[in-house]
Amino acid sequence: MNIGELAEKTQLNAKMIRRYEELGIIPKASRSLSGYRQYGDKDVNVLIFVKRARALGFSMKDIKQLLSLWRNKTRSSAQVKSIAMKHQQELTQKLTEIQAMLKTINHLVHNCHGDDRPDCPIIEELNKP
Amino acid sequence: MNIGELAEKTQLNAKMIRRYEELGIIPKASRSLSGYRQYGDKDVNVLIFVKRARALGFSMKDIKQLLSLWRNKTRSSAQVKSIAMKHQQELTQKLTEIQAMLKTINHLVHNCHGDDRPDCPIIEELNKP
DNA sequence: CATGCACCTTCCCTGCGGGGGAAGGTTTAA
DNA sequence: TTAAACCTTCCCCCGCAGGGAAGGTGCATG
Repeated sequence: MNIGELAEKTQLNAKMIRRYEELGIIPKASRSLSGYRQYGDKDVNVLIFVKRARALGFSMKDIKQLLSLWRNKTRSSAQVKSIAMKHQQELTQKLTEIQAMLKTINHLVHNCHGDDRPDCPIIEELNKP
Repeated sequence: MNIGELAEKTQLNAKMIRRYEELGIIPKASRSLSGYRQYGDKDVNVLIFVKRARALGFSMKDIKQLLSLWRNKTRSSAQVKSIAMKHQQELTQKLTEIQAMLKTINHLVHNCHGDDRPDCPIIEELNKP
Protein backbone atom coordinates (compact mmCIF):
# COMPACT_ATOMS: atom_id res chain seq x y z
CA MET A 1 0.00 0.00 0.00
CA ASN A 2 1.12 3.57 -0.63
CA ILE A 3 1.58 6.16 2.08
CA GLY A 4 -1.81 7.71 1.44
CA GLU A 5 -3.66 4.51 2.16
CA LEU A 6 -1.56 3.93 5.27
CA ALA A 7 -2.34 7.46 6.40
CA GLU A 8 -6.01 6.78 5.82
CA LYS A 9 -5.92 3.54 7.81
CA THR A 10 -4.03 5.03 10.73
CA GLN A 11 -5.71 8.41 10.63
CA LEU A 12 -2.27 9.94 10.55
CA ASN A 13 -0.96 12.57 8.18
CA ALA A 14 1.25 11.23 5.39
CA LYS A 15 3.67 13.95 6.35
CA MET A 16 3.88 12.61 9.87
CA ILE A 17 4.55 9.10 8.61
CA ARG A 18 7.48 10.35 6.55
CA ARG A 19 8.71 12.34 9.51
CA TYR A 20 8.50 9.33 11.82
CA GLU A 21 10.57 7.39 9.34
CA GLU A 22 13.09 10.19 9.18
CA LEU A 23 13.29 10.32 12.98
CA GLY A 24 13.92 6.60 13.11
CA ILE A 25 10.65 5.97 14.94
CA ILE A 26 9.53 3.58 12.26
CA PRO A 27 11.80 1.56 9.95
CA LYS A 28 12.54 2.89 6.49
CA ALA A 29 9.85 1.74 4.12
CA SER A 30 10.80 -0.22 1.03
CA ARG A 31 10.25 1.61 -2.23
CA SER A 32 8.50 0.84 -5.45
CA LEU A 33 10.43 1.15 -8.71
CA SER A 34 9.34 4.73 -8.96
CA GLY A 35 10.38 5.55 -5.40
CA TYR A 36 6.99 5.36 -3.71
CA ARG A 37 7.06 4.04 -0.14
CA GLN A 38 5.48 0.59 0.13
CA TYR A 39 3.72 -0.53 3.29
CA GLY A 40 2.07 -3.66 4.62
CA ASP A 41 -0.43 -4.40 7.35
CA LYS A 42 2.29 -4.59 10.01
CA ASP A 43 3.02 -0.94 9.45
CA VAL A 44 -0.54 -0.08 10.35
CA ASN A 45 -0.03 -1.68 13.75
CA VAL A 46 3.27 0.08 14.36
CA LEU A 47 1.77 3.46 13.57
CA ILE A 48 -1.25 2.81 15.72
CA PHE A 49 1.11 1.94 18.55
CA VAL A 50 2.88 5.26 18.01
CA LYS A 51 -0.41 7.10 17.85
CA ARG A 52 -1.69 5.62 21.09
CA ALA A 53 1.57 6.42 22.83
CA ARG A 54 1.40 10.00 21.55
CA ALA A 55 -2.15 10.24 22.83
CA LEU A 56 -0.82 9.33 26.27
CA GLY A 57 1.70 12.14 25.94
CA PHE A 58 4.84 10.05 25.55
CA SER A 59 7.74 11.84 23.88
CA MET A 60 9.17 10.57 20.61
CA LYS A 61 12.25 9.44 22.51
CA ASP A 62 10.12 7.37 24.85
CA ILE A 63 8.12 5.97 21.97
CA LYS A 64 11.29 4.86 20.25
CA GLN A 65 12.22 2.92 23.37
CA LEU A 66 8.71 1.57 23.85
CA LEU A 67 8.66 0.35 20.27
CA SER A 68 11.94 -1.45 20.67
CA LEU A 69 10.68 -3.08 23.86
CA TRP A 70 7.50 -4.02 22.07
CA ARG A 71 9.49 -5.78 19.38
CA ASN A 72 11.83 -7.37 21.91
CA LYS A 73 10.21 -10.54 23.19
CA THR A 74 12.86 -10.94 25.89
CA ARG A 75 12.06 -7.55 27.40
CA SER A 76 11.33 -7.24 31.09
CA SER A 77 8.13 -5.47 32.06
CA ALA A 78 10.30 -3.53 34.51
CA GLN A 79 11.92 -1.73 31.57
CA VAL A 80 8.54 -0.72 30.22
CA LYS A 81 7.28 0.27 33.63
CA SER A 82 10.32 2.45 34.22
CA ILE A 83 9.58 4.51 31.10
CA ALA A 84 5.93 4.77 32.03
CA MET A 85 6.75 5.85 35.58
CA LYS A 86 9.13 8.55 34.39
CA HIS A 87 6.39 9.84 32.14
CA GLN A 88 3.89 9.56 34.96
CA GLN A 89 6.11 11.78 37.07
CA GLU A 90 6.52 14.35 34.30
CA LEU A 91 2.78 14.45 33.72
CA THR A 92 2.14 14.86 37.42
CA GLN A 93 4.64 17.70 37.47
CA LYS A 94 2.90 19.42 34.57
CA LEU A 95 -0.46 18.87 36.18
CA THR A 96 0.72 20.55 39.35
CA GLU A 97 2.09 23.51 37.43
CA ILE A 98 -1.09 24.02 35.48
CA GLN A 99 -3.19 23.69 38.60
CA ALA A 100 -1.13 26.40 40.25
CA MET A 101 -1.49 28.69 37.23
CA LEU A 102 -5.21 28.03 37.08
CA LYS A 103 -5.64 28.75 40.76
CA THR A 104 -4.17 32.20 40.25
CA ILE A 105 -5.94 32.86 36.95
CA ASN A 106 -9.29 31.77 38.32
CA HIS A 107 -8.84 34.07 41.25
CA LEU A 108 -7.83 37.01 39.06
CA VAL A 109 -10.63 36.51 36.57
CA HIS A 110 -13.11 36.24 39.40
CA ASN A 111 -11.98 39.54 40.88
CA CYS A 112 -11.83 41.52 37.65
CA HIS A 113 -14.94 43.56 37.01
CA GLY A 114 -14.58 43.32 33.28
CA ASP A 115 -16.17 46.69 32.69
CA ASP A 116 -15.19 49.94 30.97
CA ARG A 117 -12.94 51.15 33.75
CA PRO A 118 -9.20 50.62 33.54
CA ASP A 119 -8.74 49.31 37.08
CA CYS A 120 -7.91 45.64 36.88
CA PRO A 121 -6.53 43.19 39.43
CA ILE A 122 -5.00 41.14 36.60
CA ILE A 123 -2.80 44.00 35.46
CA GLU A 124 -2.02 44.81 39.06
CA GLU A 125 -0.94 41.27 39.77
CA LEU A 126 1.40 41.20 36.77
CA ASN A 127 2.78 44.57 37.78
CA LYS A 128 3.62 43.51 41.34
CA PRO A 129 7.18 44.12 42.51
CA MET B 1 22.61 49.82 32.88
CA ASN B 2 23.88 47.15 30.49
CA ILE B 3 21.97 44.02 29.56
CA GLY B 4 23.89 41.91 32.05
CA GLU B 5 22.81 44.00 34.99
CA LEU B 6 19.23 44.03 33.76
CA ALA B 7 19.38 40.26 33.41
CA GLU B 8 20.70 40.03 36.95
CA LYS B 9 17.95 42.24 38.31
CA THR B 10 15.15 40.46 36.51
CA GLN B 11 16.63 36.98 36.84
CA LEU B 12 16.22 36.61 33.12
CA ASN B 13 18.78 35.47 30.61
CA ALA B 14 20.41 38.26 28.59
CA LYS B 15 19.65 36.18 25.55
CA MET B 16 15.97 36.18 26.39
CA ILE B 17 15.98 39.94 26.83
CA ARG B 18 17.43 40.38 23.34
CA ARG B 19 14.93 37.91 21.98
CA TYR B 20 12.01 39.72 23.60
CA GLU B 21 13.22 42.91 21.97
CA GLU B 22 13.46 41.17 18.63
CA LEU B 23 9.94 39.78 19.03
CA GLY B 24 8.63 43.24 19.80
CA ILE B 25 7.64 42.23 23.32
CA ILE B 26 9.76 45.01 24.77
CA PRO B 27 10.74 48.26 23.02
CA LYS B 28 14.11 48.50 21.31
CA ALA B 29 16.68 49.61 23.84
CA SER B 30 18.75 52.71 23.15
CA ARG B 31 22.42 52.07 22.50
CA SER B 32 25.65 53.38 23.90
CA LEU B 33 28.26 54.78 21.50
CA SER B 34 29.76 51.33 21.22
CA GLY B 35 26.42 49.71 20.50
CA TYR B 36 25.68 48.30 23.95
CA ARG B 37 22.00 48.26 24.92
CA GLN B 38 21.22 50.79 27.64
CA TYR B 39 18.45 50.20 30.14
CA GLY B 40 16.78 52.06 32.98
CA ASP B 41 14.72 51.07 35.97
CA LYS B 42 11.50 51.09 33.94
CA ASP B 43 12.82 48.23 31.89
CA VAL B 44 13.17 46.14 35.01
CA ASN B 45 9.46 46.54 35.65
CA VAL B 46 8.51 45.67 32.09
CA LEU B 47 10.55 42.50 32.16
CA ILE B 48 9.20 41.49 35.54
CA PHE B 49 5.72 41.96 34.11
CA VAL B 50 6.65 39.66 31.24
CA LYS B 51 8.18 37.16 33.61
CA ARG B 52 5.11 37.01 35.83
CA ALA B 53 2.85 36.60 32.82
CA ARG B 54 5.06 33.78 31.52
CA ALA B 55 4.86 32.14 34.93
CA LEU B 56 1.08 32.17 34.58
CA GLY B 57 1.48 30.44 31.23
CA PHE B 58 0.43 33.32 28.98
CA SER B 59 1.71 33.10 25.42
CA MET B 60 4.01 35.75 24.01
CA LYS B 61 1.13 36.96 21.86
CA ASP B 62 -1.03 37.43 24.94
CA ILE B 63 1.80 39.11 26.80
CA LYS B 64 2.24 41.59 23.98
CA GLN B 65 -1.42 42.53 24.30
CA LEU B 66 -1.32 42.60 28.09
CA LEU B 67 1.68 44.90 27.98
CA SER B 68 -0.04 47.30 25.64
CA LEU B 69 -3.11 47.31 27.88
CA TRP B 70 -0.87 47.88 30.87
CA ARG B 71 0.62 50.93 29.19
CA ASN B 72 -2.76 52.16 28.00
CA LYS B 73 -4.37 54.09 30.81
CA THR B 74 -7.66 54.30 28.95
CA ARG B 75 -7.96 50.52 28.74
CA SER B 76 -11.08 48.76 29.90
CA SER B 77 -10.67 45.96 32.39
CA ALA B 78 -12.99 43.98 30.11
CA GLN B 79 -10.21 43.82 27.51
CA VAL B 80 -7.79 42.43 30.06
CA LYS B 81 -10.33 40.01 31.43
CA SER B 82 -11.10 38.71 27.97
CA ILE B 83 -7.46 37.73 27.43
CA ALA B 84 -7.29 36.15 30.85
CA MET B 85 -10.47 34.19 30.31
CA LYS B 86 -9.29 32.85 26.99
CA HIS B 87 -6.12 31.70 28.70
CA GLN B 88 -8.15 30.28 31.56
CA GLN B 89 -10.07 28.19 29.09
CA GLU B 90 -6.92 26.95 27.38
CA LEU B 91 -5.37 26.02 30.70
CA THR B 92 -8.50 24.19 31.74
CA GLN B 93 -8.42 22.32 28.46
CA LYS B 94 -4.81 21.32 28.99
CA LEU B 95 -5.55 20.32 32.55
CA THR B 96 -8.33 18.03 31.40
CA GLU B 97 -6.10 16.42 28.78
CA ILE B 98 -3.33 15.77 31.24
CA GLN B 99 -5.74 14.40 33.80
CA ALA B 100 -7.07 11.97 31.22
CA MET B 101 -3.56 10.86 30.28
CA LEU B 102 -2.60 10.48 33.91
CA LYS B 103 -5.66 8.45 34.67
CA THR B 104 -4.65 5.91 32.04
CA ILE B 105 -0.97 5.99 32.91
CA ASN B 106 -1.65 5.58 36.60
CA HIS B 107 -3.82 2.61 35.88
CA LEU B 108 -1.27 1.02 33.59
CA VAL B 109 1.63 1.57 35.94
CA HIS B 110 -0.40 0.16 38.77
CA ASN B 111 -1.14 -3.00 36.84
CA CYS B 112 2.35 -3.62 35.49
CA HIS B 113 4.32 -6.10 37.58
CA GLY B 114 7.62 -4.46 36.73
CA ASP B 115 9.49 -7.73 36.95
CA ASP B 116 11.75 -9.77 34.65
CA ARG B 117 8.92 -11.21 32.60
CA PRO B 118 7.98 -9.66 29.27
CA ASP B 119 4.21 -9.59 29.88
CA CYS B 120 3.18 -6.00 30.34
CA PRO B 121 -0.23 -4.32 30.30
CA ILE B 122 1.40 -1.08 29.13
CA ILE B 123 2.68 -2.65 25.94
CA GLU B 124 -0.62 -4.43 25.53
CA GLU B 125 -2.55 -1.20 25.86
CA LEU B 126 -0.43 0.53 23.23
CA ASN B 127 -0.81 -2.46 20.97
CA LYS B 128 -4.59 -2.51 21.15
CA PRO B 129 -6.44 -2.47 17.81
C1' DC C 1 -2.44 7.63 -27.30
C1' DA C 2 -2.57 11.87 -24.87
C1' DT C 3 -4.23 14.65 -21.32
C1' DG C 4 -5.67 15.55 -16.70
C1' DC C 5 -5.83 14.61 -12.07
C1' DA C 6 -4.70 12.38 -7.84
C1' DC C 7 -0.96 10.78 -5.76
C1' DC C 8 3.81 10.57 -4.66
C1' DT C 9 8.72 12.60 -3.96
C1' DT C 10 12.09 15.98 -1.75
C1' DC C 11 13.03 20.45 0.05
C1' DC C 12 12.52 24.48 2.71
C1' DC C 13 9.83 27.73 5.74
C1' DT C 14 6.54 28.59 9.69
C1' DG C 15 5.12 28.42 14.65
C1' DC C 16 6.24 28.21 20.06
C1' DG C 17 9.87 29.29 23.74
C1' DG C 18 13.73 28.57 24.62
C1' DG C 19 19.26 27.17 24.63
C1' DG C 20 24.34 26.77 22.88
C1' DG C 21 28.21 28.57 20.93
C1' DA C 22 31.32 31.01 17.50
C1' DA C 23 33.61 35.18 16.10
C1' DG C 24 34.55 39.54 17.06
C1' DG C 25 34.32 44.39 19.42
C1' DT C 26 34.51 47.09 24.23
C1' DT C 27 35.46 48.18 28.99
C1' DT C 28 37.88 47.84 33.08
C1' DA C 29 41.14 46.56 36.34
C1' DA C 30 45.75 44.73 37.37
C1' DT D 1 49.76 46.40 27.98
C1' DT D 2 47.23 42.63 28.63
C1' DA D 3 43.65 39.69 30.41
C1' DA D 4 38.96 39.08 31.77
C1' DA D 5 34.47 40.14 31.67
C1' DC D 6 31.25 41.98 29.10
C1' DC D 7 28.88 43.08 24.94
C1' DT D 8 27.54 42.44 19.75
C1' DT D 9 25.52 39.64 15.74
C1' DC D 10 24.98 35.33 13.59
C1' DC D 11 23.65 30.68 12.98
C1' DC D 12 22.86 26.20 14.98
C1' DC D 13 19.89 22.97 17.88
C1' DC D 14 15.66 20.80 20.57
C1' DG D 15 10.35 18.85 20.20
C1' DC D 16 6.30 18.30 17.31
C1' DA D 17 3.68 19.64 13.98
C1' DG D 18 1.89 21.94 9.59
C1' DG D 19 2.16 24.59 4.93
C1' DG D 20 3.48 24.75 0.46
C1' DA D 21 6.53 24.68 -3.75
C1' DA D 22 8.47 22.07 -7.56
C1' DG D 23 8.63 18.10 -9.90
C1' DG D 24 7.91 12.88 -10.93
C1' DT D 25 4.30 8.80 -11.29
C1' DG D 26 -0.04 5.99 -12.05
C1' DC D 27 -4.36 5.50 -13.97
C1' DA D 28 -8.86 6.54 -16.05
C1' DT D 29 -11.03 9.16 -19.46
C1' DG D 30 -11.75 11.23 -23.86
